[in-house]
Amino acid sequence: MRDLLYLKDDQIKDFIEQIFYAYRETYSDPKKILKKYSFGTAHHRAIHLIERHEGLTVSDLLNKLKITKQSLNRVLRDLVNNKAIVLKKGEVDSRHRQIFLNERGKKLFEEIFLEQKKRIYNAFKNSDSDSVIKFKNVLSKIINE
Amino acid sequence: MRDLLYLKDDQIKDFIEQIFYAYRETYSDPKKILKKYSFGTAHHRAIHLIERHEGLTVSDLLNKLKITKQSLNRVLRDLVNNKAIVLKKGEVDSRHRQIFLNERGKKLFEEIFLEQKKRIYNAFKNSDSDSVIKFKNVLSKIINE
DNA sequence: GTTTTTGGTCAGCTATATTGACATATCTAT
DNA sequence: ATAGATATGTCAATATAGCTGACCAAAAAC
Repeated sequence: MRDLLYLKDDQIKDFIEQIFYAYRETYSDPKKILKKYSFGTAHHRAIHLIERHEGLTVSDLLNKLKITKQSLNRVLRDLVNNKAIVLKKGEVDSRHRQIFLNERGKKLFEEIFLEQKKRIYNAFKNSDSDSVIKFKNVLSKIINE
Repeated sequence: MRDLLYLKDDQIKDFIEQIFYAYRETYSDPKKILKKYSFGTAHHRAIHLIERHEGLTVSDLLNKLKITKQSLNRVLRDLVNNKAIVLKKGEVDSRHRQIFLNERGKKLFEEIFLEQKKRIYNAFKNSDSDSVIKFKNVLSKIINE
């Protein structure tokens, strides 16, 4: 038994607390900007995923967000009405709707991201490259567990 | 300019996405157990912080959760009615209420934690000690940015 | 041509948060 | 003693984001 201190319950409890803080802070930074557009965090998460996976289908988005289609539909309707996104019929399978940001949506995303980026950027700037790589590795192990 | 790839926008966007997944997964694991007690994630977060900081005051908890006192009060009322916590007058300043888990609360916490622990434990078990330490360091820089 | 898949929608409900106003007990300072 | 500040509790109304269940239509797959 070596230094497996980080597998101790108290340490794990600390991590559970820290993950909550990290999420909350990261996603609360851009709330003022969202409010300008009458959007909330639900819209934010959708926009973020659409920007990262341009052209994804409704069910792709559903699988990433893990909410019901009724919940997502309200969010998408708001975004369409606000002219932030467009839905296009899928070329291969026209039952699918592919989701794209339009100009207004891209502008909104950039505003949100600029605000949100600061926190992560500064944290990484004060870390070395090895730390960031290892942060990423552990994070993805937590997700894919 | 060396390997500052991790400071690139696309990388940072990925991290923002990953932090969302990590939080969501970590806090959705124990939802079935919470439901047995008619509690939700709001109660879970409060119980977690009370266990980690036994005897903390209402305003301490408020500062950690960053919600309004009205919101917290509903949660605390539920926990008191369910006999999971007790509030005691502060010894030094009797305006303060100090919050403690009682037996039922401790049992509930252990059930929740056992469920939630798996994910983190397995992720760490498959990482080396250096990775976990660096994960922790970067995480706290994100929080305290 | 029947069945399955993908998506949209209506209606109602629940959980968790908000704002604003007001009440009470207790501590601190004069 | 009393005035003011602090910690907490509570009422009422509202917002946000999720849920279940039912049902419908278009398009694809068999």
